Amino acid sequence: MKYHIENNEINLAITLDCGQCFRWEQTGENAFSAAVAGCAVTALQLDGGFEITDSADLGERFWRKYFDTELDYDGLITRFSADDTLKNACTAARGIHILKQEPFETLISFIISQNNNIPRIKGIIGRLCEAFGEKVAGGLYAFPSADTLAGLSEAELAPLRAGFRARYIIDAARKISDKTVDFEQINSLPTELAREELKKIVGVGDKVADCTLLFGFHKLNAFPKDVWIKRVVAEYYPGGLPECMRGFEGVAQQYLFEYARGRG
DNA sequence: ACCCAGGCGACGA
DNA sequence: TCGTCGCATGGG
Repeated sequence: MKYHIENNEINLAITLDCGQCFRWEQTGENAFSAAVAGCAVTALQLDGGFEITDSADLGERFWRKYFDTELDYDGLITRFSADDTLKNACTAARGIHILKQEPFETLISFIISQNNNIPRIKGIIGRLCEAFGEKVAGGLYAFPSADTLAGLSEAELAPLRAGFRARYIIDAARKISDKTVDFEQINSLPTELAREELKKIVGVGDKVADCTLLFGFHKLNAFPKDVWIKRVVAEYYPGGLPECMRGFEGVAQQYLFEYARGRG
């Protein structure tokens, strides 16, 4: 199906390549593709909006949620601009929306991300999908389900070359599959309690939990502290985060991440 | 060769 | 509770 969604704030190029997702690829000047929720998708950036074509019929509602088109990002940026550092970050990161990705894919992706670099994270995730995911249209592979991964041994993940993270992946898949950690519950829990639930998984600490909550559960007050953000906080916010971030720390974090990582 | 990467768990103080 | 260290792997 094809959907045209109007939104004059989002920039797909930066949104899909700012480190919050690892599977979208740019296929043309304004075109992007990926496997999402078990189907092949292409996204086309237009003036004042974008166009989605999916191989299944996930629905416009799904895609509006996925790309977070309802939140007033311009209003948020105005609010953030009360802080000088954040104002600069907003300029560098304008057009980024926080995606609402599938929780399991997000969890596993950020488990893989620990002590790792982005090109290599993408490589491991790509091999994981190709080895254990269902084939979808366009030569793409869906992200494997928790049930599928729960049935595997650590040794069977060796071809991924995930290193010490292999046992974390297995532990996560098993605890999600048997509901030791329940996504439905996490969804309805406030961020602080949801974080503790996710930390029941071996290899999930504050950082991985917060990334999962921010990018997979759309809990916008989660504030993942990676090495880049720690530098920013130490330099600009030693006394604490500014008031203008309250409730939307995660969005601010992503702008600061983009700003600090300094590709521009 | 070397340092580092969107960290975490184990361990000792 | 806090600092420190090893961990697998490979990109730059």
